[in-house]
Amino acid sequence: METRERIIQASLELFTERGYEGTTLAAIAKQIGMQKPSLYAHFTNKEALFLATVKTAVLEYNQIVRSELEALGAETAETQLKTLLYRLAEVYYDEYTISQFYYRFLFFPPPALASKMQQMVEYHGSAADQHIESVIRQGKDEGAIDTSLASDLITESYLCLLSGIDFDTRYYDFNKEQIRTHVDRIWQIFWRGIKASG
Amino acid sequence: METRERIIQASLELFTERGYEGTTLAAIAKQIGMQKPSLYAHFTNKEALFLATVKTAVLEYNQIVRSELEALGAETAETQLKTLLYRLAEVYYDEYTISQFYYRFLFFPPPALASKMQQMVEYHGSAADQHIESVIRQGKDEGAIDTSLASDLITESYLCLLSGIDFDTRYYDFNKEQIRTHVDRIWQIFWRGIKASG
DNA sequence: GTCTATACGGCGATAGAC
DNA sequence: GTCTATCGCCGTATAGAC
Repeated sequence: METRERIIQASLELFTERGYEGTTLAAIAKQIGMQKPSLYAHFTNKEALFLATVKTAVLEYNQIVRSELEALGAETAETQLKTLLYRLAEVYYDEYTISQFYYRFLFFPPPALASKMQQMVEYHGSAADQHIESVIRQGKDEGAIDTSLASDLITESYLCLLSGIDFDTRYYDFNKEQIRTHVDRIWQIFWRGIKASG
Repeated sequence: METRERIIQASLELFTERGYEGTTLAAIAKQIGMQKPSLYAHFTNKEALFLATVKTAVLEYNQIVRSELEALGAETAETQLKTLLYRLAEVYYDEYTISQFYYRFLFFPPPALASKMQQMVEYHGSAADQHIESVIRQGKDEGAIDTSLASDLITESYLCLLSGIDFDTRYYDFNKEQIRTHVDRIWQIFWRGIKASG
């Protein structure tokens, strides 16, 4: 791997665990077996290194979400929506560092860098929203989802569920099996809330 | 206010905004018009000051949640459950600092202090869970909630909804009106998912 | 309990040899 | 591009007068 990438990878791990101010350049250098001043051959200063790390994390996280959306295939809407809940919750485990970094600095950015960061995060949301809404419309076409409920209403509710599961996974520190059980239980209520009554 | 309390109040605000390592004792002292060394007359060191702040925040946050639960009164289960969603989401605004501090350090504690902090946070969950489950049983007695769904299943789903709304409020930086609208929309689906079919 | 003065270490960053 | 050496600053913490 390129030196630059190795620095960013180490930064990702350390910034995630210790925060921006809690991470020293010495610690980053040590993790990849370098001396501190060598970092300056690749980044102008700590701030630039951090922002490059943010950029990498945002791109990678969005890529993960996008690939999970594309991997859903041609199942029924119900299967697709439920599978997506499993998968995105499990991202917390399979991509722990990226996922933690993303949320840590999204919610609690270093005050001095907040505005510079915000520009990088704008992308995310809409792609997932639109994909989910199209799956919901598919569910209506299948006759599985109640057509009297607006698709954007269901999407908003689904995304809130997703946020909640994501939150719970971190809060309770669920393992994969516990995530499955949690999603199964929550899905029962949600599906009952949107399924066609006929 | 006692000096000790004023120090903790300033700490609460600064730790919330800047994190543990990002907050200097000089900044805390300045905010309350003191000199840095004077802080040591009230706390043995920065770590002890932080832990005292955590203790205050946890107690206060739990008190807020508890008082919202008690304020629900003798309404129908549906009204109580929906009102609680509004109220707890609005805590993000009305008690912004406490709420942000609580979640910041619950999810991202300073590594060296994580174990000491964990002992203070154990309380929270169960009180709210039990209260909510009793409201749900009340809803079944009223004939409003479907009795074929286990009460703990509904509670788990409700709490996930609450987490999701909490998450969304921070993520999208909703104002109070947007919170209301968001809760109203999500509630439609959830209530449809648990209400008695008769 | 609060202050001024200060110790001590670690931080980000630079200079300059190789 | 990486190193050693070092600068200047600011962090926590202590000493000691009032």
